[in-house]
Amino acid sequence: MNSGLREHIEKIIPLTDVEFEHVLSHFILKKFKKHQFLIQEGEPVTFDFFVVSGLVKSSHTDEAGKQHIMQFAMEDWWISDYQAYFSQTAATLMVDCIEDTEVFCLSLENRERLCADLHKIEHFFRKKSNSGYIALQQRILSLLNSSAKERYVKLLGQYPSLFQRVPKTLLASYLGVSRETLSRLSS
Amino acid sequence: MNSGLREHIEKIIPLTDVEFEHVLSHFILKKFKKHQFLIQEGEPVTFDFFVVSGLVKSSHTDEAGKQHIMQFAMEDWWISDYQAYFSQTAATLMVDCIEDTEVFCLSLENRERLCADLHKIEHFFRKKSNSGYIALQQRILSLLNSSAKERYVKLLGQYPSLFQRVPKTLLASYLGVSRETLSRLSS
DNA sequence: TTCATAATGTGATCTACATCACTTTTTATT
DNA sequence: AATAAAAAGTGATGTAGATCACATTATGAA
Repeated sequence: MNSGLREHIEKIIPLTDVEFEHVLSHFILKKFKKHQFLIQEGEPVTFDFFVVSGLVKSSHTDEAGKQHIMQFAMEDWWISDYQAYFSQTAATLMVDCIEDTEVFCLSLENRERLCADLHKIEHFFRKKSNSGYIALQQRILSLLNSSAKERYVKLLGQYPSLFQRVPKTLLASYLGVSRETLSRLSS
Repeated sequence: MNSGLREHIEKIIPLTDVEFEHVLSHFILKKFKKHQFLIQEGEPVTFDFFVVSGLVKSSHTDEAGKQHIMQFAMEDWWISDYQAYFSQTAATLMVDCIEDTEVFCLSLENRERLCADLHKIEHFFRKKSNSGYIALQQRILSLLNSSAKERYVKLLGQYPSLFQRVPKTLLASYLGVSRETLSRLSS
């Protein structure tokens, strides 16, 4: 089966067939329909998810009931409520499907076991985490120094495909701007 | 010498004396005075820094000349321009001292060598990176859903010592709010 | 095809915060 | 102790973007 996972890992470290089989045996494949939840607020977070196909988002709903999007994840992206996942506490984010989606699920236990067994894999996850950290720093800087319009244009440049697949309302809540303002910006 | 580094690492993984000596041999100790630069924009980024004593900040200056603070780092914190450090490109952030500061410096080469030699250390850095990632997610959420006042109060609660050591002007630029507004909020 | 629901657009109004200009206070420096 | 420089406070005014209210256009389900 060509899931994209092997290619994804091998962008960072080469794997033998045996190694990849070993890695893969630690994942569970699951399918979800549009609007289904992978993680619900308040629930335990059992998995980190690698998106094989489809599109999901993670978001937080504040006291005022407003939804803020932490992350989108399409093919070859990882997503979870990492805070809750790593500390094995209840989710404060929800993760749900924008499209029908297939994911590889990795429990914390299996992740840690893989990392302990295979130094290479620990290396892989360290690299991934480093890149993620850098991406979040960029996002923080753009929240600090760019106007809504600038952030919008930047996102459009970086991920044009999002604009075909994600309703503007959700993009607005990712960018930290109201639906109405985003609508006026893009026209 | 009690630098705090060993205790810091041992919060995550135990080390033998020999192992710690090995680790330590990959670091260089440097001292800087208030206002000195550890990293200058446009220059190559040679090190990741572990702060032994003192206080530094990393910041980005935008086209309009406005400074935005990415991070503060006091005792036991790590700081660098990670984007530039990991990809060995020119700095887009500057790192400079708010107080006289002592740091342990780790080159990328030494970091990767340590990680390759000692699986434990790769584990350590993976864990650190994961925590950093989570912290940045929190900050993004608070930029998305909280008012300047709320962010201010939250920061005050989390790091009260910053308020004794850092001028309000800098806190403002960390929080993404103008000096004047912060002044009005805190009164 | 019809009806319902979600997504988008658009005007009118409001507000949190920025910016500018100036004063006062605090901190360094000789 | 005197002077300069940095930090902090504060009023007046401007503005990006929020909010509210409603109209229009897609999308989907029976």
